[in-house]
Amino acid sequence: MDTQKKLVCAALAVFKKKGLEKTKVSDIVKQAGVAQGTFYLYFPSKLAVMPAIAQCMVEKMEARLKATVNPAAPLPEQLAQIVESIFDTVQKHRDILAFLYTGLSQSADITKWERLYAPLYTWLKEFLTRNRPLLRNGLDTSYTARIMIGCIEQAAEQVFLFNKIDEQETARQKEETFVFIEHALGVR
Amino acid sequence: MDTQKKLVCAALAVFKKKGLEKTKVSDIVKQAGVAQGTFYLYFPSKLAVMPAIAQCMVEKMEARLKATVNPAAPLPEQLAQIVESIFDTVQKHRDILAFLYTGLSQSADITKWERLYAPLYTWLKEFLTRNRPLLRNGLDTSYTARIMIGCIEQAAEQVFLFNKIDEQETARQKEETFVFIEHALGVR
Amino acid sequence: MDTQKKLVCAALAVFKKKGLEKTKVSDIVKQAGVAQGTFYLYFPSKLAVMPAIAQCMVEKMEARLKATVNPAAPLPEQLAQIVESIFDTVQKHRDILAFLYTGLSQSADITKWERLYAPLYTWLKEFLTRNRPLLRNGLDTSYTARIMIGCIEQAAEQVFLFNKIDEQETARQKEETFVFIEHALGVR
Amino acid sequence: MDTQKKLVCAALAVFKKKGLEKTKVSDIVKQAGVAQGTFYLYFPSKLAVMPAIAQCMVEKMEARLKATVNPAAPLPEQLAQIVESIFDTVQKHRDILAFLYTGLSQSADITKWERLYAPLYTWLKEFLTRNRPLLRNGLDTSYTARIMIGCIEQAAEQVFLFNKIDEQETARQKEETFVFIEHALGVR
DNA sequence: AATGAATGAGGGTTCATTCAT
DNA sequence: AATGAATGAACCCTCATTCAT
Repeated sequence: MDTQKKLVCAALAVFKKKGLEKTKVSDIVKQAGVAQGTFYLYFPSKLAVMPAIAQCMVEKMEARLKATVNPAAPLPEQLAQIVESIFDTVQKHRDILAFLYTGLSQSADITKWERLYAPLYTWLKEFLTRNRPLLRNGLDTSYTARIMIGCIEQAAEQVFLFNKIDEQETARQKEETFVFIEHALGVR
Repeated sequence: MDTQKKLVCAALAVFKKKGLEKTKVSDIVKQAGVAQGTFYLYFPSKLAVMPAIAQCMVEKMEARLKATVNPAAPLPEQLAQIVESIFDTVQKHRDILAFLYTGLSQSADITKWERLYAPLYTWLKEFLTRNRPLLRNGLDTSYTARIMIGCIEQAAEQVFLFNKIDEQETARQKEETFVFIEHALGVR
Repeated sequence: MDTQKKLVCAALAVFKKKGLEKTKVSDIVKQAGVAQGTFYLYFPSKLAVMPAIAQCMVEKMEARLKATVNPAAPLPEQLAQIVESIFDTVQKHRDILAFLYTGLSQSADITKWERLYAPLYTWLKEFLTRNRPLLRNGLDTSYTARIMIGCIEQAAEQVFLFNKIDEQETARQKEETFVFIEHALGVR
Repeated sequence: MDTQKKLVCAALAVFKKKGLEKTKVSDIVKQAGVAQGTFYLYFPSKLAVMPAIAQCMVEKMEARLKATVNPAAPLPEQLAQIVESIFDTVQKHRDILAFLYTGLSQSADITKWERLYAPLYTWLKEFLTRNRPLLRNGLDTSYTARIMIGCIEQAAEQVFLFNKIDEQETARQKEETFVFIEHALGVR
């Protein structure tokens, strides 16, 4: 693995453990097993690793989506799988996701956010387009894709914000989110 | 205005302008017009102002909601007003909201989050309960209230994340969010 | 002695011992007996002490001049005293003078240099004006004052640059400088 | 051009632009178009380029002197040419000259300074010796040569120290320096 | 001879917090 | 209650130098 990749992984790991502001560059390089100065050969500043990490996260989310959703299943089942998949990713990486937002805001251009999430939105947009005959009339696939992802992510977040580590409560939140979405899309 | 209040307001203003990590206690006290040491008479640490600010924000959001939504209007119109109201609040205070999340995560107990948002959720829950006859069967008012607020907040956020400062795009996002919600609730 | 003064003195001492670049702020504060951060209450950066030190040096030079030159003595004797005085100051503080130049160049406005040296030039200009009847015709007191100080300082410098620590050589350089100046002024 | 020469030229150029302490080895090698490590094949340390640069500068000054001064002209005219020539060199290379002094002081033996300037002093000494019949009696050519060069250099420096970028002021300073020197030498 | 990625000690600066007044 | 000068630990980043290729 090349040094840059090592640094991104190390940063991901340390950020996850300590949070954005508590993480020292010295922690990252120690984790990566390289010298302090080496970090700055690849990133101009501490915050500059953030986009790389964000990239990494979105890729994971997309991969999980594609792996979880079975295109052959009936639409409602696929929707449930989408909810399931996003809940899972958020559950696994919520610490990262949380500070990603903060981190990216601090680094210069937020427009990167759009570019980052683009593949995810595109995927969902195409999903909706493919299934449009089964959805309510007049549904705008672009806008809806975005709102839908935001909605599910947020619902998944709430599980943690409200300390519902309780298995049953989590399942319920998932279920309710699914129903919410199902109706929002006007699935017939 | 007493000193504590002055400090909270000053902190709010400075956080808004500079973000959480960039804000120095010295900025806050300068803005408040008190001496450096005075801060520590009222708050044990820098992060300790956060809950007070969060409180303040949620109160504003609630106030706006109550002011905007007309209980006499037909349900769809009220829904549109809710969307409108939350979009407005986020638009006005998005910087604060953004880092509130971060700030609270860093301070000890996140459970405060629940307590903070409680009035908002309660209000919406009661709203849904009042209108249940007009909504889809089996709708759980507690869960749905939360998901719905998360969904709208997130949609409002996207306006900024994707730099849609464009008036028309913003209006469209609002409109689509409204339709999304309307169907999700199964409004008859 | 107030803290600022303590810092200037300490900086002077440490710079003298270690040179500009080798001096750490930590050295200065240790010497001054204050905490690291205290330095930055009085000076925005390490280089910012330089003007204060320069001021101090010029004052010393001026004081020595006034103390050494006897206005009642015949003109040539006074000239010799001026040379003597400047040589002495340079000899005592050459390390400081050397890096002062460097230091000030690095800090923003060199125009300070003019302001710094002003009292010295003024003094010499008045000296020349007082004695004009004894000097060559057409001598411009302003320009000549400056050139003369530069000339003597440089000659004094050379004593060190060329390692003429030899007593006799030094005396000779002084003598030659005096004669040089005497003729340059056209002393009758 | 061989690599060593390329490095010296590059160092000269970069030092000129950025000053001694601000110049990084990386700047030098970039300018020279060689790799970082290559520098250390030719110079044991960053400071080790300094003597080579100093050499280069003195050579330029000497060359200019020889090119400017017309031995067939009357002595006063030649003096004026000397002043002119040194002012020019300082004007063109003052940044280098300024830090050369600093740089050399920092590198081990200052005695190099003497060796460096030797050709210049020798040239002027011979100039004075050649013209001794036209100069005041008892003039020591060795000492005077040195003092004279120092005096002119310093006067030229003052043009910059005091921001007299004004054409007219510069001309005046030159003129006054010439008269100063002319009398100091006792030109008949 | 040439490369350039890697090193890592080092220092300037920041800023939350304290405490004597 | 209020002050604000002083504290000093903490940390980011620089950059001269090395060394395996």
